[in-house]
Amino acid sequence: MGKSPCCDKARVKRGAWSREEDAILTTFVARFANAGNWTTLPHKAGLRRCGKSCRLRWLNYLRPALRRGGFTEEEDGLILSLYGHIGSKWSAIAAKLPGRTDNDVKNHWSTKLKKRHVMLMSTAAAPSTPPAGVAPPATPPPALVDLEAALATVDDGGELTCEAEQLYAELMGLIEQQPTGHGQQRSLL
DNA sequence: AAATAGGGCAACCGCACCTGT
DNA sequence: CACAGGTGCGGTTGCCCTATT
Repeated sequence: MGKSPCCDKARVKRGAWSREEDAILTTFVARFANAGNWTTLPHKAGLRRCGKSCRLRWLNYLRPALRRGGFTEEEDGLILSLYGHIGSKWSAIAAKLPGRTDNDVKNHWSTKLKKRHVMLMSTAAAPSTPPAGVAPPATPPPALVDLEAALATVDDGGELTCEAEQLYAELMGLIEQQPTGHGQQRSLL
């Protein structure tokens, strides 16, 4: 079948976004959030960008209430736990972390948590004391320990039990008490 | 001080799914 | 039902900064 490209690559600008472009996009999305789609947005806003690029920029960088960097131990633990159960479903994992984007979680995983995950796996395979000079993983909060146990009961369909959902809520409350917490903001265009 | 390697992050690419016609 | 356009998602790339040699 094949699909036509979403935009003319020869005519759209690529690469890093300038402050001006950010300002235009932010203003336009704020004013016309419900008046169109991502494909037509750059044209209406006067941006020489692909609609997908605009969407990505907004979701990962400009969206209000985003929390950038500074992942907490609770968040790290939750990511590790969820990855262990559902794999690289970054959007699903990010949905459980208020203010985090899938791209953010994905990058954090690749740069920090992947090593930790491998270490945990090897430690689990050979339950012994960690190698000299290697710090043991931080003790997870009680809610996370309970969540781990609840997740272990999740069936193959991937549906969370009521108990797991309840524990998620508890954990989310715990995370949102963090000083950097801004609450979740999911509504987009 | 210069060169190189590695880490971190923003952005792009392509595919799959959803939805309207 | 088939098709096309729009959107979401995961994987990958490329650039910049910092640490190391």
